[in-house]
Amino acid sequence: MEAIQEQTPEQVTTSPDRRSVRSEYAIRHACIDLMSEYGLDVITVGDVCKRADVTRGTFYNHYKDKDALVRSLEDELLLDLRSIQQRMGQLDLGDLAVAVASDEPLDILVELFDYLRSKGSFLRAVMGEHGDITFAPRLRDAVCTTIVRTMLHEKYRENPSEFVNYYVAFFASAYLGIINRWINTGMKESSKEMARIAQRLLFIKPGEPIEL
Amino acid sequence: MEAIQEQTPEQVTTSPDRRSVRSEYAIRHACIDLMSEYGLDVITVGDVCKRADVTRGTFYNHYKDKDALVRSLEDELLLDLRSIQQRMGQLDLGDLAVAVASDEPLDILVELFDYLRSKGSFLRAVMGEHGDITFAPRLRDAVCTTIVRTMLHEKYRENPSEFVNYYVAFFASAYLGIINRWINTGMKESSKEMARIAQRLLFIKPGEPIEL
DNA sequence: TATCAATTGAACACAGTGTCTATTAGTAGT
DNA sequence: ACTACTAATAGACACTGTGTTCAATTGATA
Repeated sequence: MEAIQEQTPEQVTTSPDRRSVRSEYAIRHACIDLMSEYGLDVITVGDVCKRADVTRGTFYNHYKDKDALVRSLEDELLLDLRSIQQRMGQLDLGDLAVAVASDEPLDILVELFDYLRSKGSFLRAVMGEHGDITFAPRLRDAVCTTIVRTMLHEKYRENPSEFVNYYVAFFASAYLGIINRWINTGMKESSKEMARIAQRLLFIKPGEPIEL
Repeated sequence: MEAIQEQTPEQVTTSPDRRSVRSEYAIRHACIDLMSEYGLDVITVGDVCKRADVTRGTFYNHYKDKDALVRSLEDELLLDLRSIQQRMGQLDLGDLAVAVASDEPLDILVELFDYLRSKGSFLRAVMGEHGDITFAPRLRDAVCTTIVRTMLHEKYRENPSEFVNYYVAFFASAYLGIINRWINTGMKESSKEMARIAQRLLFIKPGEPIEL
């Protein structure tokens, strides 16, 4: 949607005004700060503007309402994840099996958790108790479903049966679950530890002994 | 909390006034109806009162605000689930293995999905896109964690390691995931089908062939 | 019937929303 | 450096929903 337009001297429809970018930046960061401090549900447009040192009129020049702003922040994060997502889609089960056997965390998973940590306060705000109910499913669909389709046995990847859909929903939600737990318990584990946990859980069958 | 008090002629602190129960009933059902029709986020206290044919003053006699009402409706549902939950906690892995092997749905799981279906419109409203972000985690903790602890290998049930915590979070979220999918895709599958799906997923390891 | 309690209808101040104005000030292009 | 443009400002506006209060009324209890 919002393509970054380099200023190609010709064919430029509108070159962005410095004031616009300054205001948007201020608004976005004020919103993230306040979300983290007070929770998404209690902050108002006025609060954001005060913190951003900007008028409410300016706010409405940029965003339709508070939800649109938050949504846009979420979109930005999900967009960032796309490159990780793509590289994850190129893994196959063999890569995973090797990594699990050697207990070596996969680079791409470490990178994923590193990135999530870099957005820690925002994620806590948006996925926590006072967050946005629409975000977790979007994160799940973006990241976790990719993971699952990767590790899904090829035989069923194209299988359109309802059971496979539930199968995917099952494991995609499972991965969202550990990410969610990690976020909401203060991200105590390192990215490598989380990558290792994520990998190991891939090959565990409930009721089967696991080595700790 | 809200114990049902039979009218023991003595020792009764307050016998509930008919008008109170009538009003509460009307308010609760008006809320459920409107949630299902329009979504939780857009309905107001005034809307609920209009539908319930009750004054706003009466509403605030019974509930602190809209959130408290919704919360109370959720509590009621989770309370209902406790008996199912308890009986589920008495299963062991053997029972599950037998059921899966014979592909016979466990009665208790069928009962669970039957009950969830009976609350279908409420669940759709509260777990859907315009729902309450706090509910899904509570449902997960109530139901799914019980399932997981049941099927968890005894060896690890008392193990306090962080990996086990993630293990539980992983599968509890997975179960919430299929329940969520079922709810948000219109509960097309029968309760028996869902029970069978839930059982089978217990014994599946990603990347392993599965028979459809 | 007498007492008690819940409901009513109306009013209230308040907070937040979204829109719109005239005015000011910063920016881009020539 | 000038000009034309455009964003930001400060303030006002009507509007919706909230939560509280009150006297008057109605219904329940015993």
